[in-house]
Amino acid sequence: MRRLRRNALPANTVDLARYLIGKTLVHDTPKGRASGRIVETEAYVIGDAAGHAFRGQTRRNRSLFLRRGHAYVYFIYGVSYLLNVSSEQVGVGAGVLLRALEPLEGVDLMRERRGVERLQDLARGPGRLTVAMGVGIHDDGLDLCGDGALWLGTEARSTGEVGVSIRIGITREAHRPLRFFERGSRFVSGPGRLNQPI
DNA sequence: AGTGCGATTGACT
DNA sequence: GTCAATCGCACTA
Repeated sequence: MRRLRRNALPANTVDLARYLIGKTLVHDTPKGRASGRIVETEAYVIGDAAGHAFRGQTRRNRSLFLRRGHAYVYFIYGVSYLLNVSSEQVGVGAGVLLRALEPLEGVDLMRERRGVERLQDLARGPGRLTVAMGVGIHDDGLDLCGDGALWLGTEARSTGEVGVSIRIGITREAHRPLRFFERGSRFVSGPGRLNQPI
């Protein structure tokens, strides 16, 4: 498993969201490495009223405006941190939300961080994913294509068919087919009907 | 300074 | 399946 180079990333948000299915997310910390296969993403595209960049750049969302391949981490509902990958050119606000992982390395570390045992519950859901991976607000703005501790990796094995559905948990632009997931994966979040072929 | 609400989760029926 | 918790942020005044 090698680091993804920035120029390997597709240059638009929807293509990147689909491309990231089957790739890996890795976090190296003093407690060890945690990694997982990305099995579910959502695209928040240019001009998307459901996206955090819609009303322009602010202190909170500035990482969305970094060159593609940077982390945008934010706090939601007073409960959870969510991790996105910025997806366009510098100055253009858009990103891909990472919603679920299939754990690969550091499973015991993930269990410790999450306080649950079942493999399929460790990183199923965007807030659970960040807990399992030890990702927080201090990771906002990091370059995921650099040589840092948090990085995107090549696929660990061949990727299954990619399904498409509407996005979860939003009201604006709710009809758009911008959620991507590995079909048949037990590690994907969301209601069952959204995980069936369209 | 006050207000409304959200890219969720975990507990509970 | 339903629902409350919880708080930072953006917006209005």
